[in-house]
Amino acid sequence: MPRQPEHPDLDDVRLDRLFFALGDRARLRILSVLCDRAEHSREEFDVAVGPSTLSHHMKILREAGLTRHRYEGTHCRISLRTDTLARFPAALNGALEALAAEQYDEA
Amino acid sequence: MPRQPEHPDLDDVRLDRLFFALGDRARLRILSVLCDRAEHSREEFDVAVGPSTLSHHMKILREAGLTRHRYEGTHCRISLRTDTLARFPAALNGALEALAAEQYDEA
DNA sequence: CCCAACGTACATCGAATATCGAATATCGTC
DNA sequence: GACGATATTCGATATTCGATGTACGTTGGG
Repeated sequence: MPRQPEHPDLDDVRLDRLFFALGDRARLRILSVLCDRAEHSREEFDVAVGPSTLSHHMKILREAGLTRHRYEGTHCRISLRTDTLARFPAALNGALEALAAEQYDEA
Repeated sequence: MPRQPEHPDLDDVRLDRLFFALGDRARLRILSVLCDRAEHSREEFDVAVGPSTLSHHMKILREAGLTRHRYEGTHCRISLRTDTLARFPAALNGALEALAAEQYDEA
């Protein structure tokens, strides 16, 4: 775990990259857990993939600017980036609202 | 031009597929033109790709359930699918609103 | 009927993705 | 400092995607 997880600057967050990050079932599943705006650890995203694949999806979400990764010892806490939500309020709040409405935690 | 352009049934429209369709600059560009809820022909989407590539993107948008293709002679008129917008109002209206706000017609 | 125009389907190519397993780096503890 | 736990990275592979060119089917006009 690099001590600096490379969160992109808010100015570098692009709409197409955000949507791309949303365009995958596993990542939507992860986001449906993050919808409550709280911090979560990896065990709570019960996606049926291996640890390295989960890291891959986490990286895409983080590099898109959607999530923030905070390290507590060896554990990682993930949450939504509120600044990005504020930067693209319509798109992202709408997406999260749709996720909650669709019960994406079981599809 | 198959006389039946294969629009997916509304029940088959999935959120991840919709977001995937939104996760590309060329397709966002197309959608930014369609934002006005009117019908448009292919010439109006000034994306810098060849005809076959444009067809490819159109197919992805259509198969995601975002657009409707109506044929008038040899010409094709494309518009947003209002039923899909109504099915995922938060996600899609939010996305279109963000597109309009971001002036995506020049990025 | 023949022909041009238009949009698409198909095959292709290079690049990017998703997935896994193994190896590596970091942290906390002993 | 060594060890175990955790997360990431790396290597490899199969799949998918974006882009192009060519060929095909439809439409409309001579």
